[in-house]
Amino acid sequence: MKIEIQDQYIESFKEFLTRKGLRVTNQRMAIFSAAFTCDDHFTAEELLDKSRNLDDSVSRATVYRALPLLTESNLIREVDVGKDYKYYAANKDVKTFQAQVICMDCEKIFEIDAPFMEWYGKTVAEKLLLSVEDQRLQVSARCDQLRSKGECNKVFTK
Amino acid sequence: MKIEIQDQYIESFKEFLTRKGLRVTNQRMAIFSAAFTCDDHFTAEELLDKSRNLDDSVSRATVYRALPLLTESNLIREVDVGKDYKYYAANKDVKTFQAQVICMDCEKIFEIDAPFMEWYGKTVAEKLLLSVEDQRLQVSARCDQLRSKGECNKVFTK
DNA sequence: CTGCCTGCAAACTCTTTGCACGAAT
DNA sequence: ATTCGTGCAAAGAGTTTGCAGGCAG
Repeated sequence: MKIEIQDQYIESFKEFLTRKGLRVTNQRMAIFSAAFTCDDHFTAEELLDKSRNLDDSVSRATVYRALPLLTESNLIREVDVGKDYKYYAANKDVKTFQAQVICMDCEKIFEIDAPFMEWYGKTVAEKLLLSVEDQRLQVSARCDQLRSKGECNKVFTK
Repeated sequence: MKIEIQDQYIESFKEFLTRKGLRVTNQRMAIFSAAFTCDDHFTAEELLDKSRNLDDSVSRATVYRALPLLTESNLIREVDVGKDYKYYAANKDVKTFQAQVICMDCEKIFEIDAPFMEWYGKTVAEKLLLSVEDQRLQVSARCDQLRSKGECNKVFTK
């Protein structure tokens, strides 16, 4: 069951590549599969590790070259939380706009539905005669629990 | 007149330094003054240039070492718009929380009052047992005007 | 077989840091 | 006189790119 769903996404990505006249290589597919089996937000470096589990010939350069394709295909989204490296996440069943709450202590990213953002960004941009391309609403926060008890048992929200 | 207002801010910064047991150096004051005479968002590199107009001994390292002091003193704020370098802006008369609309074509940053963000961030964070440290609401947009007419006459909104 | 893709390593960009000198208190 | 602050240049971190060889179509 689960495998079929996976396969469907893999098919989508192959189609995307073909449609753009790009080649379906082992490395690209390994990187894509690795990205899609992350339940979590991941960095380029983490993606490299995961990809190498599927195809140990994958190099860092290829991961970085594949990431724009993954985001362009809309199967993966970029999540820039203002650190000096970027996070990514698979677009598995995200329907509405999501805000991010970033725990500065736990290093976790919680995604929260914030449907009003769709409207807000559009309204504000239109007043300036601009068309929205992308938007983000982020809250950086401290984990009181971690700071007082020395540990935190919160779990990721997708 | 205008000079007196400026002087007041300079005094605040001197106080801040003294209070923290830090020295009031020519370079720090030059960097601070340069930052405060920018009507605009500026980068570290732009600040270096402006500072050197006031004191040509200012080095890049000192600018980077001064920036955390400037933000800690609350006289300057950091504006991270997801590029690989950071923007800064003087906190001249900012009262409410501000959202940023970033024009990807014109390279301009428009700041918009978004007072509800104060409430929103707090509410969402509390549900996760986190305390808000910082938040940002950003809209990346395209300038239709620039793309069609080849030029854009919008002006910065501080 | 053709030319896009790849791995490797070097290059790049912005920022940080170690060190010895210089200036503020 | 002490220290802290500074400029310089090198180091860092994450990402990008040039090149020669390799594999998809």
